[in-house]
Amino acid sequence: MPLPRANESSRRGIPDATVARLPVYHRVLAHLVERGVATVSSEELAAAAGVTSAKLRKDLSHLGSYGTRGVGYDTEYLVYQIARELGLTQDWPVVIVGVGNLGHALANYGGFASRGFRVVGLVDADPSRVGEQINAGPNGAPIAVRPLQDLEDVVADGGAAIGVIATPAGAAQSVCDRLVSAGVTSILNFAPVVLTTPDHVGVRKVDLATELQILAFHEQRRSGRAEVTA
Amino acid sequence: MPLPRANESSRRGIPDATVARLPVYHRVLAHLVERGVATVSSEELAAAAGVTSAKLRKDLSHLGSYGTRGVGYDTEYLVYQIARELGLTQDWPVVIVGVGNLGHALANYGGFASRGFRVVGLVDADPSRVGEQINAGPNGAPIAVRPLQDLEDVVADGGAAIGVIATPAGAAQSVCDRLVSAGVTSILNFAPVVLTTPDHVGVRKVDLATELQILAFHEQRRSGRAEVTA
DNA sequence: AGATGTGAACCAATTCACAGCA
DNA sequence: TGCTGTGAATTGGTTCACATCT
Repeated sequence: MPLPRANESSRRGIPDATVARLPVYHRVLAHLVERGVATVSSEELAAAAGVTSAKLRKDLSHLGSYGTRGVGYDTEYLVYQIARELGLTQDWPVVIVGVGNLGHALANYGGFASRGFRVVGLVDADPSRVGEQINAGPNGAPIAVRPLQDLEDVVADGGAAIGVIATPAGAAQSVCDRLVSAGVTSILNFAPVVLTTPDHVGVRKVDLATELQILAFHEQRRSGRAEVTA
Repeated sequence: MPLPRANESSRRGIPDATVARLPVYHRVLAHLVERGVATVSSEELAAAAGVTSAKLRKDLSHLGSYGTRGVGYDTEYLVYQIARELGLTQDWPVVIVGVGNLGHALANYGGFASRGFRVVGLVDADPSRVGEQINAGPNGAPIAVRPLQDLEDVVADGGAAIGVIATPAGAAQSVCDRLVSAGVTSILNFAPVVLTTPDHVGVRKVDLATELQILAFHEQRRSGRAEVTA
């Protein structure tokens, strides 16, 4: 039996590759709006975002028809449509676990606040860091680092659906389990481990060492590797 | 005219998607070796790396035939083969520009030293940070933060082919240009801007805000979004 | 005229399913 | 027998080229 489809008109299922590029388009467009630019062509926008114009147009076509033929895109209108699609028009409370250098960097990062991400909790296992006041965001109020045992309370009180793991590798899975059972359903993981989670939880991973290793692979190919085979 | 191919036997052109996963396999295998495990099946290794066994076998097949049918893979042998392919058996001097919280986190990150990445230079534009001694890596000797104007010297003296940009967005392109003209050919960029570089330079980008936005997109789909269309 | 939006062709990556070897 | 290695089939993503609309 054929699945009942919701409706015909709608754009459903934006490709993952497209979703991954929308934040870049959004950032570039926000700059253009700031600078007072009212209109861009796909050619210009694509160049600024570092992609081809065909790819850009295909990506945007998945959201709808927001351009004007012969003219281009209205920057203000498009930036809003992308923001809405990404969910940036709503408020996303975020809890950060692990307040070492990386956790600090994340808590202070200005790019979060301006896109609806609000740090509502900081948690660390190290007693010497507990109690420290940290300015979350450029104009955010300082918030205190709470002990690891309070993790569930911090998630609940802040109403956070998104958790960031910036702990050492050894602690990551246990922290992850506790975040999930506290109700977090999206996790950004900076620890170099593969996390195991239930299916309904979304996980993304940022691995600093991995990125360098990928660079090194290509670097090695460019230099060295003469490889004259007899 | 057909291009002359180097030889028939050799594995040339490992797919990008495979290269991106090799560091994960390498890390998992290193753990297994450490724990004294001598052999793994593709099934076990895949589970630990968070991929399917078919994908793992296909990936490894691009490197060569390093397994034994009916048995599995010798962990010690395979970890070395992957390390060699990734270039982890050689020494990679790295220069980090921007020594804020993120730069500190990178300089201290233990995962670098153990994989051949050696921080040979730290550079910052802020005079109040210049001169600070930072322990690069867990057992690395402390090295001093040098002023931005010394960037070219730091790259040359350290013999660095890899540069890491951990500066604010506004400074990134200019730092990038200077790294490239100083001889750097691989760049890891943490600043939220699209860098322009010559073709012979490899760039990878890690964008913290982008990752959160991708998470938020999927989170929004899971919750909210009832979208009953009339 | 000029730029978008999109079917069609192309290419890359994943998954399937099994032949081949220890 | 059991697990790897790999052609074949499939799915997903990119590029091309042009019909379409302002």
